[in-house]
Amino acid sequence: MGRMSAHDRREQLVEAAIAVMARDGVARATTRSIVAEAEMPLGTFHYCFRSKEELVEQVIHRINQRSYEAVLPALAEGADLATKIRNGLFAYWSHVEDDPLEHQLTYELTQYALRRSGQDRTARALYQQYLDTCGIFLTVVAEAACVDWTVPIPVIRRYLLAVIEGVTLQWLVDGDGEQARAVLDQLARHLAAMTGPR
Amino acid sequence: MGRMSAHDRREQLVEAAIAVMARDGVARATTRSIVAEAEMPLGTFHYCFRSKEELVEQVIHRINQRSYEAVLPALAEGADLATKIRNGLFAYWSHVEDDPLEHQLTYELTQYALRRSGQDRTARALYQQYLDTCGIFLTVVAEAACVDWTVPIPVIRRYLLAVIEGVTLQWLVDGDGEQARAVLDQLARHLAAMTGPR
DNA sequence: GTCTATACACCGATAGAC
DNA sequence: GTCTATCGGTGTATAGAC
Repeated sequence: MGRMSAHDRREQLVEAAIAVMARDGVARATTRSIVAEAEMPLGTFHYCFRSKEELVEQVIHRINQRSYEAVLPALAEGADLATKIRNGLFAYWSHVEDDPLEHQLTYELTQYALRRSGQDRTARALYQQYLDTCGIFLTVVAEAACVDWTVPIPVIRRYLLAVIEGVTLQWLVDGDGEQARAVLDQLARHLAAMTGPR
Repeated sequence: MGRMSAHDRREQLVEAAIAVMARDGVARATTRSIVAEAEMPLGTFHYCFRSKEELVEQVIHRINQRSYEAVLPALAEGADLATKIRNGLFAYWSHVEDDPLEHQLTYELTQYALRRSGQDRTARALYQQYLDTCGIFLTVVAEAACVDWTVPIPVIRRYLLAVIEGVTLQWLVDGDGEQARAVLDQLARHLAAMTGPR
C-alpha cells in the first residue's frame, strides 16, 4: 500500500494522535495506539517522524491552530457592549460544550510541554497566541461599541483568558454548564464596566 | 531495617511521591522512582499499598488537604472591602509563587484523575472543596465588612475560583507575576462591586 | 518508502527466602 | 514484615528484507 505520500501520512498520523489523545488521554497515546488508530503498521511512525516528541509538537501546533480558527467567528453581534461581549463568550462556550475532550486535551498538552525542558517554549507560544486572540476580541468589540478600555489591554485580556480557562477547567470536572454560563455572564458585565466613552 | 511501622512507611512514601511528582511530573513518578526517593527497596511499595492507584489517591487527598490549610490563613485584614479581598488574594498568591511546582502538580493530578474512570469522583470532590473554601472566604470577608453579596454565592465563588486557577495556569506557563497580580487586583475590585449594604 | 521482526529499557506487580 | 530476584507486559526506537 505505497500509494500515499509521506506528507499525507504525517498529517494522518497527527490527526490520529489527536483522536487518541482526546479519547484516552495523552498518557495512553503511545506510538502503537496512534498507528493503530490510523490503521498503519508500527514501522510507519519513524519514517514520518524523527521521534514521538516531534509528533507531539506538531499535535500541539495543530490543536492551537484549530481552536484559534474556532474562536475568531465568535466576534458576535449585540445591542450594547455587555451583550456583545456576552454573545462572544457564549459562542466560544458552545464550542467548548460541543467538544469537551479536545479542550481537556489542550490542558493536558500544556502540562506535557511544561514538563519537557526545551518544549516549555512551545507552551509559552501557545498561551501567547491565546492572549493575542483575547486582545483582538477586546479591541474589535470596543471598536464596534465606540468605547475605550479604561484598564490596560494586557491586563484585561489576561483577565479574560483566566476566567475562560478557569471556568472551562471547572466544567470539565463537574459538568455544571448552567453555573459556567452564569459566571461568563458576570464576566461580560465586569468587562463592560472597564470601558469609558472615547 | 525493620524499625519503622507500616503506617509511617506509607506516609513517607506518599511524601516521596509528592516530591517526585512535583519535581519531575506525574508521568515520571513510577513505583521505582518513588521508593528510590524514599530510600526504600522496591518491594516495600506493594505491602504498603495495594496498587499504585491507591497511592495516587492518597497523594491527591494529601495535596488537597495541604493547600486547604495554606489558604485559610489568607482571611486577611484591610481597610475597605476591596482591600480585604485584595490582601486575601495576594496572601494566597504568595503561596503559589513560593511553591509553583506543587501547584502545577494539582493541575496534573486533576487531569490524571479525570482520565481514570472511577476516579473522576476524586477530581469532583477536589473541586467541590476548592469551591467550599472560596465560599468560606467570601462569607467571612463580607461579614467583616458588614455587607451582603448581591450575586448568588455559588456563582461568585465559582467566578473567584476560575480567576485564581486561570491566573495560576498562565503564570505557570509564562511566569509574569506582575501581570498576575494586576489581574488579581482587578478581581478584588470586581468582587467588591458585587456587594451592597445589608 | 514500506513493512515485519526485534532490540532493549522500563513499567507495575509478585514469588519466595528470611 | 522485609527484602531480592524476577515475571509478563508494554514503551520507543531500529534492523533489515523487500
